[in-house]
Amino acid sequence: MKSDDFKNFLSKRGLKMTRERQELYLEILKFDNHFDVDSLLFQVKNRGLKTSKATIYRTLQLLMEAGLIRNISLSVSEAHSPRYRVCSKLRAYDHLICTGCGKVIDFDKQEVCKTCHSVTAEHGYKLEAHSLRVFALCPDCQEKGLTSC
Amino acid sequence: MKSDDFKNFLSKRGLKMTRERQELYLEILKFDNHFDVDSLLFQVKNRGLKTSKATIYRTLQLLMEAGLIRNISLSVSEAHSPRYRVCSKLRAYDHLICTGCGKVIDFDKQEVCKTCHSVTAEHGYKLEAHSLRVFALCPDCQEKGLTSC
DNA sequence: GATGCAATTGAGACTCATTCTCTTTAGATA
DNA sequence: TATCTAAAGAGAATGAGTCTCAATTGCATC
Repeated sequence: MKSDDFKNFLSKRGLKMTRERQELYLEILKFDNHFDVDSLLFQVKNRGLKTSKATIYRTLQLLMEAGLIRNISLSVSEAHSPRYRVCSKLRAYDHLICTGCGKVIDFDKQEVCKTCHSVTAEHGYKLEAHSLRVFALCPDCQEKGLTSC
Repeated sequence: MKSDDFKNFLSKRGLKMTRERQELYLEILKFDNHFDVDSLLFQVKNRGLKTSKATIYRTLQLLMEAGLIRNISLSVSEAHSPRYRVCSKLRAYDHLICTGCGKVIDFDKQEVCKTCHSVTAEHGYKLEAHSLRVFALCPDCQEKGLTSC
């Protein structure tokens, strides 16, 4: 069962795998990539599941702590629409984000990790994570003559 | 005069350099690095200048469009405390952020730019900007035995 | 199966950064 | 001076995310 990872994490923490948590996680797995809370809420309601915003946020928090999803910001200005995304196997922390349509491509470049390591070492820091966001216009949006939003 | 850049931008746009705009920009220039809206508001009120939040946000928006300040996110999770920062000459888009105390060190690595160019080229995108955030624990926080917040 | 208890949920109130609205002000121009 | 318009100020509105608390659930024990 796909939700075993989550269950294991929960029991290690002395927490329970409830129906709500299981169903939410299964819904999340249906997104093949990025999703935001609104679309998750919509999808969940669509299936006739009753869930409150609070439960969703609580479950997302747990899934993040379990390392099963990750929270990334897809906008230059941080004021709006944070998004969650399903954590894929490739552990990509680098995102190519179209400033026209918002499409996201994940990538994973060794060079970036190396840079992070060298920068932290240089300053005596202890590396924990990094996030590289590249903002650019995708071919479709270039064709449509869109400039950045 | 330091605020000439801003004045030029405004007149190009058919906008006026008002006393409020000038004073706000001068206050901002006094921060040698990052600042948030709250501390700007505090500093401005401290000098006996009357300004409303709305004016501050409107002016920050203009300064961003003028390329004189930049908006960066300093937290892994995007939910809290967005910050603005004065745009320095070195045009650093890369930040080393301490997850313990929040201190920020700017850096500027050629490799990152190269990576961004190659990634966008690879996908046919047109590069606009990038932001690399490296989250790590600074020496002081390591000493204090802090783990990431 | 019933009981007890802690974990969990749902609903909606709350927070707080940011934006919007609307009225007033100020400065340029006729 | 009268008029016009951009800009400012005050505070209401917005909206993502959090908190609260009563009601419910899951699970261990009887």
